Amino acid sequence: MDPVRVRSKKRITSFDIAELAGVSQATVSRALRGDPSVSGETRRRVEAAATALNYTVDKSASNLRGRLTGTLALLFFEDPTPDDSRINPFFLSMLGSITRACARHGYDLLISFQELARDWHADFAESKKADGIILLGYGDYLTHTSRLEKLRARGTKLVCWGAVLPEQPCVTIGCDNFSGGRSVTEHLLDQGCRRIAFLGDASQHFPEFQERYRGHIQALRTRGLPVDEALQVDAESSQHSGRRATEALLARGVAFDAIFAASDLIAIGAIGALSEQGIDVPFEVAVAGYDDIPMASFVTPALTTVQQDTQRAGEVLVDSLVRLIHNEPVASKMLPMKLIVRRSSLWQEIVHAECARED
Amino acid sequence: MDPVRVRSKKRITSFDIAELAGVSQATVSRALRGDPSVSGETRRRVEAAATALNYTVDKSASNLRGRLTGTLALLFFEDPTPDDSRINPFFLSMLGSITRACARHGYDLLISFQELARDWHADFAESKKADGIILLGYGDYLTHTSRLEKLRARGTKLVCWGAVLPEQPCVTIGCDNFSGGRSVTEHLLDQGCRRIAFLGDASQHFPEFQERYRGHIQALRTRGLPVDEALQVDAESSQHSGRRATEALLARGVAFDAIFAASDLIAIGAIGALSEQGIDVPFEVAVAGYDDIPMASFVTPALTTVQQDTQRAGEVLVDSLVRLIHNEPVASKMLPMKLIVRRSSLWQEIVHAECARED
DNA sequence: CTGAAAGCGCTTACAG
DNA sequence: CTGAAAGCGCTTACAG
Repeated sequence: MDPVRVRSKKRITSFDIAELAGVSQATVSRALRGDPSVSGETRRRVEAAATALNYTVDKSASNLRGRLTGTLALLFFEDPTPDDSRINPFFLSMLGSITRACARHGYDLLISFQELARDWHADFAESKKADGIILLGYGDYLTHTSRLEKLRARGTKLVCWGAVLPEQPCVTIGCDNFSGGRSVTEHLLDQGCRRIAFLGDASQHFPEFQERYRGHIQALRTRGLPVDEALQVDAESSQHSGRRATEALLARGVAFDAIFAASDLIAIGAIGALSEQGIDVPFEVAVAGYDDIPMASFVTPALTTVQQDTQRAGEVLVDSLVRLIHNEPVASKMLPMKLIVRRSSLWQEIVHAECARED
Repeated sequence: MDPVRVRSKKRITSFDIAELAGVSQATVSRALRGDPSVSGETRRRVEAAATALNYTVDKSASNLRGRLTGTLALLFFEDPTPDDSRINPFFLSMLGSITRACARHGYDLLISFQELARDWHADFAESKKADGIILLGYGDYLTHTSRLEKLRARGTKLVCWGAVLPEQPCVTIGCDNFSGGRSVTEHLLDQGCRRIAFLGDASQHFPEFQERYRGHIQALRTRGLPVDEALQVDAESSQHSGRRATEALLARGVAFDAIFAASDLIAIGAIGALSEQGIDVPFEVAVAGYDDIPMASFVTPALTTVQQDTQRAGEVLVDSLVRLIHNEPVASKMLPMKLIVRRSSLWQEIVHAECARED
């Protein structure tokens, strides 16, 4: 609005502060960084001068010299969706908690959407925008593995959100997907369900879904129940895909009395598809999801699901990365999950209730 | 993991590329920045060399010299909430769309949570972390105004999300809150409602809510209906606050047949409080919200609300800021809103339907 | 505890 | 179209 004024005001540097405080520029730098060798008296004078001139350290210069940026990068992977307007609510929630955790640690967060297809591996640490990288997203981790190894070879500090498995190429934080999958299926079996469909891509390309599926299978086996492959349908984490998968399942003509969806979005899509066919949830088919996104408690019927503690997850991700940056040892970590039972899966109890009274 | 290898590998600089390509370092810089004075032949040699050595420009150095960072900062204001785990879904959605818009413009996004209390004005542009700033959040804009003016005086590039009003201290992008408020109330009146409570802080501290309230009042006046101040209850944008406000409204003992909540979260809290008192929505009290957060279509009954196009908003915010950075003229802009009618407000029609048939 | 000096890796007038 | 040179604003050995 006032380019002249702006242009005429030259930037205030550490030299200006040095002059005002009557010390050398080097001392200004030390004082402001909290170097313990600076005397209290000098530090106070420098700080007063900095405040008086409204001075802030130039990050670019400080980074250039100091090698660190005070910034963490979040590479956010999401395949372009048909309705590419909305981010998957689970990741949005993670994003929020990561942002807050960064603030607590005194880091800024540089966010970058990445389409899975793109060549992202060179972008960040190498161009020194960030001290470390957090990778977040479902998606095909096999494609990533080679890139992760390249990054690791370069000494890039890196943590991943995902399935915690042996021989991971980088520090990985994730929830206990196996136990989560088992818990859901045990719960459905306890409800009296016997033919549980699983909606979700259970291949090694989606290790989180795969772990959930493995937990599901294990629960069946433990109870001595057969595994029917016709009950598994691939799906990605979206309502649209959940709807499609449910239609495919119905088209197969196999009998089922429950759906375990690998994510809440899939489950919500499934409920929609079932309703359209006049199939009542949970009376005819019990449904459970995974993630406990905010929507899960609001859909009708409210969705049984597995809660992943996104707050905790964000904190652990940031904490781990900061420790990596400080060259402290960091191990992958599996966070506990929590089964949240809501109306969508109360098959048996509903049957019970229907006999006893009219709701 | 392998500190020796990492340490021994010195950073590849533009001098290395220059040597390999057989040109000067200055030419490398020009070629890589797309300077048109560089010949095609030279450019290709430089690019080949850069690719061969896996070189990327050092952002810190480039920023120090070049004055621009290629980064936009998003200052995200949210007062610490009781359940400070979750970000307001409306802003989360904005955050997603801003992130994507930045990516499209080739900018990175630096996100920083700000508690309203903190002294944020010096942080960003001045320390050269970002070329411009986006301010996002509800909250008390009066407190901001003086800070905004300080920033503007320094020549900081700045856009705000908020109420678009005359004499704004900075370029502001927002939805048409006045028309939104008017539309909701007109709709409720069309349903036959006559005593419409407004839940939301309608003071000048929250200009967006205030505009919605003004639209509400205007709709009443146009129809020649009286304004009863006992029907307005302050509330902040949270379920908790909506619940409280509804309880306060009920405690006042004034009659009302509709609630217009200044945000969806307030509305959802209100529906909860009404249900607890055995008051049926929409049969006894029609309810409408504002924002069209994803939850709005999933609550029971589905919530009538005003949609703010967050995709568009994110694009316009980023676009405006980028133009400010390029010293192009930019005006504040009011985006259109859209009334979304769902079940929660279908007071009259429900009464109708009840007579005709059993649903 | 403090200062003088080098240098981080670029960009951009200035010459030619 | 290209090169030699200055300098962006810091941090950090090296001396004292």
